[in-house]
Amino acid sequence: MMLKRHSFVPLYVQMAEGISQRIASGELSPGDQLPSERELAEAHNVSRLTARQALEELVLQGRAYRVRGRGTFVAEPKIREVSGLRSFSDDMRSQGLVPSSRVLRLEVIQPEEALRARLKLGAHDPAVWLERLRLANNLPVAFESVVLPHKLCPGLENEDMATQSLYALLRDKYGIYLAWGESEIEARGALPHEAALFEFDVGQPLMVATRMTFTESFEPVEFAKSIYRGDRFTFYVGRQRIPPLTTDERR
Amino acid sequence: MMLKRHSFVPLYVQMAEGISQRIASGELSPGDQLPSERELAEAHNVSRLTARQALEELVLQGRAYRVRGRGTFVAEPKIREVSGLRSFSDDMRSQGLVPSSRVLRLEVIQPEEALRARLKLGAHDPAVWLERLRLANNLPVAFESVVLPHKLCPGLENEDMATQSLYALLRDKYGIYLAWGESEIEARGALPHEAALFEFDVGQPLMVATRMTFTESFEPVEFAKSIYRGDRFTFYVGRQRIPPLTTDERR
DNA sequence: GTTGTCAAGTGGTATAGTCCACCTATCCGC
DNA sequence: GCGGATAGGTGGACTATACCACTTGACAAC
Repeated sequence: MMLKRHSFVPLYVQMAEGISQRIASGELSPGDQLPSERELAEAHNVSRLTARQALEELVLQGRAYRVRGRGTFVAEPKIREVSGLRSFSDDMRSQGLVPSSRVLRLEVIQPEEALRARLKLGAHDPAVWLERLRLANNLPVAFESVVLPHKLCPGLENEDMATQSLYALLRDKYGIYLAWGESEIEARGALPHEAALFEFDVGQPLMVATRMTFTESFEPVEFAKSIYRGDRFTFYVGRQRIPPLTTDERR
Repeated sequence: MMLKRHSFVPLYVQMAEGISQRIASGELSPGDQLPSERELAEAHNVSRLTARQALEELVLQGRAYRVRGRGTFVAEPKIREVSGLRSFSDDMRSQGLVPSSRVLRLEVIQPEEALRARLKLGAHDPAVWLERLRLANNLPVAFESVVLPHKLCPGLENEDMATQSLYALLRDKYGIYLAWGESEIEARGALPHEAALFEFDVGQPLMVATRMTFTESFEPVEFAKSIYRGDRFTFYVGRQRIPPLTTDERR
């Protein structure tokens, strides 16, 4: 399998990023009206559909919302306590906390069957296993275990993952852009070893998030299990599409 | 504000629903290739972009995935333990459990400021408050508190909500189609009154999900707080778009 | 057999239009 | 002043067309 390096960035993505930056810089505030599709198209000398795609991207990311007949507007900023889908470092910094990590495990393994199925690996394909304790202002707040197909990120096992963002590394070194995520979350009491890790009491509520992360074309990239102290975090679930009710319910 | 009743259903939504049904019926299995955009366009006598939108809808709903150069495929079915975004009844039935509800509160209230802001209500706009205990096979498993703007659903306070699905009622009686959701989830120990409700021990882990639900054009429809027994549920978070890393992290 | 090339089919991006439903502000008539 | 029509702007839903990037399989060359 070849590594893909997308040097080509679609126009609509560039436009979306431009607007994102204007929002991040404070030039555009929540509630402000964004340029209309037609204005945007003319300003960038592109077709209206392309401008529309740019705005659509912002809507999917939760940074904007549309109102028919009125326009497209900057969305309220979300207090992303823990999104689980963004990088831990990013999450912490956005709250003014100083993030750090302690690498507990970083090695190449032969994953077992269940894991291979999830990551769509062949019988003898190796994987990289990374476990990190996450700290905010030097207090342990989360434990994260990540498994990735080795063929997607050869050499990852030799990186210093205490200071780097995994997502940034995937993007910059391996050209892998994560686009989709899917999680399951459960609440349960802390087991003894978990309690020890968090300097915490046994039985206190923990939040356990299991996440699969995919590329744009839905290739599995990452299987992650994160454990958070229940008393320190709220898990923020970003904007989601609601599926229509099934036919069964129409009666 | 007028109630809007969309009798018009876009072509691409109809096409997406058609395919959804073929998946639900078992005619199409996970991994099967869906008709290509061009085939679909020709078969329904629409432009390729319209066919593309239909497939896009399925992708957003998590029912399909695309692979560039190969095609669009039926996604693996998800074990939706608790999605929080689908109706409780639907969730339970899909696991072979018999759902039921006990209405604990159903009344028109004057919401306080914080709630008014979330639901974009004026100072004197009333709201409907619905609290239900949810049971699976007659065992209490979740507690759900929902607030909706009264003007969106006048008369809801007189409905029998013990047997009806709220989402189905909104759709069928009020013409409101929910399209987007946003949640926050936390884990915490059960308080005494919660423990009593669930026939449970104080301090045992609970999952508390706070959800806002919106229409397609992002009008707030529902503010909901759901409490689940941590030992009985996993909260399933459907497919989500991952925002690109912020510029700060590029360094 | 292995390797390389090529053509056909796929989704991804993009142009250039059209018509419609909806919202708002303005203006006109009362 | 009040209410209703209207015009202009917005996003939503299309059509028709084009080229590109990527995957696959068939086939030729070695």
